[in-house]
Amino acid sequence: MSGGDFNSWQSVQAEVLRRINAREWKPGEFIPNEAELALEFNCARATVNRALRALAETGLLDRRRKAGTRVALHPVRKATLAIPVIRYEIEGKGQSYRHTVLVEERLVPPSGIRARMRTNPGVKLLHLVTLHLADGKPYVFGDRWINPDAVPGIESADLSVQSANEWLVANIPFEGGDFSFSAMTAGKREAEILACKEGEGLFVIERSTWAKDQIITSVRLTFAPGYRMHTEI
Amino acid sequence: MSGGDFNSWQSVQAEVLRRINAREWKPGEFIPNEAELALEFNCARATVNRALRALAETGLLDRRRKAGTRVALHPVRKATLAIPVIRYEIEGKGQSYRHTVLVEERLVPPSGIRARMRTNPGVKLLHLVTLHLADGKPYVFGDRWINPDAVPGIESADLSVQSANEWLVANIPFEGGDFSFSAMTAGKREAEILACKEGEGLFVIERSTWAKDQIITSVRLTFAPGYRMHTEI
DNA sequence: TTTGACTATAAGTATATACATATTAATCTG
DNA sequence: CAGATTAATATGTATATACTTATAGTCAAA
Repeated sequence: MSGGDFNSWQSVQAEVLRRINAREWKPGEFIPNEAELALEFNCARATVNRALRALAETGLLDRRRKAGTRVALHPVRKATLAIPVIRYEIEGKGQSYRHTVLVEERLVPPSGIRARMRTNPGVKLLHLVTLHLADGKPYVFGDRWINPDAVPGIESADLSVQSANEWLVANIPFEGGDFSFSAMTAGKREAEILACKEGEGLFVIERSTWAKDQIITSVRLTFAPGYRMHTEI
Repeated sequence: MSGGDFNSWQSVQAEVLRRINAREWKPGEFIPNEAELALEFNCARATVNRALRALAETGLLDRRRKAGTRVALHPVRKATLAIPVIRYEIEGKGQSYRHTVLVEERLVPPSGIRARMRTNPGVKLLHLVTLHLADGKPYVFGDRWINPDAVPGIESADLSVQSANEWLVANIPFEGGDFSFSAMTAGKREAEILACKEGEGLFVIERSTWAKDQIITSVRLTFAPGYRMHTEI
């Protein structure tokens, strides 16, 4: 079984991919271990490791110590999508960016928000509603809640100059977040703010950002009709 | 400059992250090169390389040969989202899965589709409209075009047993795809198929899949109201 | 001033070796 | 036989070393 010389991890990866696609290694099946493959491919085990690790990261292989490596049963393809920072997104299209703060208040949040932010009852949060405009036209509006305890310095920031989004990205390190994407039907309020018709379908992103076991901020972005989020594998 | 002992790539990564977050290394700035960091951290260059490479993959660092490594100016966070295979998604929620083929025909596509599929004028494509049901209720419907030239064997497949989606995933290797996510307003047709009201906002995924410079298939998935796609960083 | 060749540099990668760690499988107990 | 112990094993990782490759920067020729 001398399978020729594979002297780069990319070539090893390509060969492994070929075998998976050609069904020489079928979904659910174990593939030979790293040492065996290294022997067959006439390369170092580290090279095989690099190739297989990369494939495992894309979800095509399942690897476990001692157990071995198998072809994923349901190869869930993973797409990486870039989280838009509104201003760069707009300016990247060559349009002018502007934003206005519609609401800025400190108050005890409704229970749904409180649950999502995991704050104690009675704690006041910063609430902001901001409209972002591209070439003067409504592009998206954000309904945002910020936990001031997790964000020192937010009180003294002028959020009408730099949007809350940008200020947070620039000043508060965060560890992770979770996102959901959905659609909603424009009601009276959305139609008014985004200058669209009531009853239009709108694209919505909800995002919570956390660090050190605290929710920093939770925002709901409602986009004007026609918005598309794009990505490729 | 002896920065203590960092003897795992994770610890090196953590320290680099800390310095970025603490603004010791500011956005846009070059950080010391791998050799210097290895010396400071008292570890091998390969270990530093591993740590920095991982951070570059998440978009937090920009690396270029000869130039060096710098902290990303606009740290575009990347989320990886799993592309749903409808049936597994539904069954994963403990609901029953069923699908019905509403339309199956071979015809010359409208110009918009033809452009997206990059086929020659006059070439017939396979057109399928499929409704997927969860616990008997409409969940999503797919309007799909398949390039038979790129998909040998599709003619002989019974797509009422195994959905086109599953059949393609199982039988045709693909190299990549591109996705777009958006919202639409339910018209008469969508309302009828999905058993919802006209004028409701619906979540839409459009996807083209390619391999070997050919577009294999292009599909538009329109989800019933209430659908959410979720991911985390 | 532009173009093109050259060079030094930093990341990228391959390899042998050694050890760590998770986890399965086998074995030993009570 | 159940449960604890131990051995075996595949992946995971660290290291020194050596070589490759892309490219920023420099300097000279056109």
